Amino acid sequence: MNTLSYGLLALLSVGPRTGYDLSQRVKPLWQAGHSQIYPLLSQLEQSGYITFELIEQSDKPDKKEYTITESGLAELSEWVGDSAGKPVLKDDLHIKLYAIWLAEPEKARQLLQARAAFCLSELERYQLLMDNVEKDRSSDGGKKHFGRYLLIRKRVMDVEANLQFCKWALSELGS
Amino acid sequence: MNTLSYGLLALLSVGPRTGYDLSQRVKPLWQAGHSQIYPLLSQLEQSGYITFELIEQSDKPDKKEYTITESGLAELSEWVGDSAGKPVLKDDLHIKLYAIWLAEPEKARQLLQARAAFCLSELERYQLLMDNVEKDRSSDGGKKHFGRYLLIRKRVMDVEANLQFCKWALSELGS
DNA sequence: TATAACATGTAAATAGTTACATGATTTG
DNA sequence: CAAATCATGTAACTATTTACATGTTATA
Repeated sequence: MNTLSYGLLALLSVGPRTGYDLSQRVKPLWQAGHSQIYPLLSQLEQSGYITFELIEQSDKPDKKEYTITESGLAELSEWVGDSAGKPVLKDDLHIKLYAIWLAEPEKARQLLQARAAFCLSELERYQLLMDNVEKDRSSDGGKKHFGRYLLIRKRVMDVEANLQFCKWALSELGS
Repeated sequence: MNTLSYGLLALLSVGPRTGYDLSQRVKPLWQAGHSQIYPLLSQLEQSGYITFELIEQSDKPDKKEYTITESGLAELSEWVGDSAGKPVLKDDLHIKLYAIWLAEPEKARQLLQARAAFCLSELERYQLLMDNVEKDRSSDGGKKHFGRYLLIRKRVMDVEANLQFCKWALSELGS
């Protein structure tokens, strides 16, 4: 049981999903491609934490819909209560910043402007996710969606801090 | 040439360092243990980007002091100007937040309080690094230290945003 | 007519962590 | 007397990314 396994269980704790679905939704929780997800789903199924139902489709490829079991929910609940590890951020901009005196001032500005633009696009993306989660929270009782709400809010705050940094650093470069 | 290789070149661009030194200083740039660093230094040396001098010591183990070459500096300078990739954050707190409705409210609060405490300790650590870099910037001309200054400032802003999130989330839990 | 979305997998390569190995000196 | 710091390396394992593999339908 690695961290991604718990991520998949967490996503499945809200409702049944296919592997493809999970690979689309996992991004804010953990970065992983489908080639990592499909084998893990098999493992989780063999461990009894999830089950699947094969859904045959004529227009689209057949799919497997995975559902979390009681055992999986228990495993996840226990893990959620344990204290979290240290966050690890891998960002090559950090290295480029460190060695920025080697780049032409023009290139340095481009680097920060590009990151600022990326932050803005991320904020837009998260705004859509936030709209969705707020609909879900007002429609049904919504306690299952509270975590998603917290997470998106965290991501937004992280990206806003990043954007602020870029603006500040650009002004430092300018002067 | 992977990202860590550029991180090592960036650290060496400021001055000569041993592998041990690099493994201590690499943290804000990239997360890596010494077992990843020593083999990479051999590779970089064979590629001609760095050279080393063996320094024999009687009281402490012998060490290798690595110095960046013209070729290494050129390689680094080119890379620094290229646009940065997307940052990847791995934080199991995100998953725990997502599934927080499964935890007892007490445990949920503990999770956020522990992270807040971690953020405060990180801020203290960065304050020390900031004091050092400001000394370096005022003593010598300081253009070589500007990048380190930017980087530490970024790290501080990231951690401050994290701390703010924890406080906000705790208030959301409370109500 | 090419690309994107749907859908699931495996294989190969690279990256990263943890454990093994050694050994002196300093600090609590 | 135990733990930390200095110092360098390798081995084994785990995680992650990129490429290979296949096939339909809808959209631009």
